[in-house]
Amino acid sequence: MPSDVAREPVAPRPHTGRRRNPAVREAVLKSAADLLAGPDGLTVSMDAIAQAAGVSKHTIYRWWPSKGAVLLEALVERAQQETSIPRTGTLATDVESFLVATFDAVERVAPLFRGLMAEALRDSKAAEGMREFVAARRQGLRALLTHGVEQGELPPETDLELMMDQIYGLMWYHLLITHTPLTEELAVHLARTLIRSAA
Amino acid sequence: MPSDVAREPVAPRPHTGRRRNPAVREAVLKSAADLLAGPDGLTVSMDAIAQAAGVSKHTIYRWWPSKGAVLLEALVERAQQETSIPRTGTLATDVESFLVATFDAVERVAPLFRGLMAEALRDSKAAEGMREFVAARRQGLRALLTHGVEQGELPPETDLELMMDQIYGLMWYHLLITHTPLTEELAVHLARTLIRSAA
DNA sequence: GCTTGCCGAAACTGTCGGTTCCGTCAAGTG
DNA sequence: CACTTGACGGAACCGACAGTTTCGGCAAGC
Repeated sequence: MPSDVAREPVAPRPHTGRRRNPAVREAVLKSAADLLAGPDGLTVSMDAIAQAAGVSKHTIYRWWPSKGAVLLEALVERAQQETSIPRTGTLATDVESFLVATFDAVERVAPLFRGLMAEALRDSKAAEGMREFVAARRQGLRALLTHGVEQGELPPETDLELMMDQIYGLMWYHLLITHTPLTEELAVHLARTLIRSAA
Repeated sequence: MPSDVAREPVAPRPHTGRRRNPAVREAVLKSAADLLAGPDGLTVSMDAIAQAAGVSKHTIYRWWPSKGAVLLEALVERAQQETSIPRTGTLATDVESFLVATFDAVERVAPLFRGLMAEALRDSKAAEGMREFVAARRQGLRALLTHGVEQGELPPETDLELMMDQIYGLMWYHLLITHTPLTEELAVHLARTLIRSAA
């Protein structure tokens, strides 16, 4: 092996040829999300996405390895609105506002969650991607709660994981089973019940 | 319309011809449940079920309208072990034993729940059947909790629906997302946390 | 023996996820 | 300018699957 391979492990060739059209990416993700939100949203095919995006299926598979990957990226794209954690007031109000913001954001992309779940139940790759997404989301809430414990607003023996299971469990339960909306009222009620019981 | 039609709205013809073989029904439901529990359980086909049961696909579709119906019936068959509610002790112990029994029963048919969920996300008929099943299960717990309110063991303003959402939400969350087992320890911990916080 | 109806075998339809081939066109290089 | 690289559309194609249909045989009752 020549030494310059080690010096340049990935060939930094400056890229020639036609460039990727960014409009294609946007159109595919947008069409996927829109179709999922429409009627028959739970049975959206790649052909339908390609047709709605005005793109050939061949192009989609050039940039995404599977249908699940498209749905996951569409979800990540729409859900990364940063639901920033204020952490200004007390733990009770912080958690409350976090849940309100989360439920509101999730509710707007609920069809994407359902579609990705349907895919995750058939494709282990999609399942893994979804689990990573969920875990990342969970990390934000965990930080909030551990901070609450450190501040003495929650007793140190509080089972934070159980609390998060109750929160996200209820969220998915509404999304997948009952199909009832994740209202602000529900978020407030849940947050108050959990914090009051633990403190 | 002759009056005897109203008298006998459905012809009560005594059934002639060859009778249904009950072994077929059992074999199909058993094969469906077993295949779901095996590797690749989330992508079980009707052909595979028919082959494993030693039965032709034609026969399956004679008795069940769809794949979702087969899975639903297999689940109902295996889950109707009556998880009887003792209601002997206090509410706290009753709920605790109810959750322990429920988690144990559900854990043993977890693959069926996942398979049915996958089907419910594509077939609205299957989704409706699953919702009915879930609602029936929920009714048992609701009776237990309302009885607790009547006995003064829970304050009357307790939001029982929210409490049940937290319980079944957590259950489905573990089943579908995290894939972590529903242990007896978890059931006890959840029951105590919920009852203690409400009382 | 005759009808009714259960059952298996197998071919078939339509749909879907994913792949492959071909032709075209855009962007950079000499 | 010609030439190479690589993005893109169109369309055919493959294998798997849910669900249907056809045929032929077999068991239960009349």
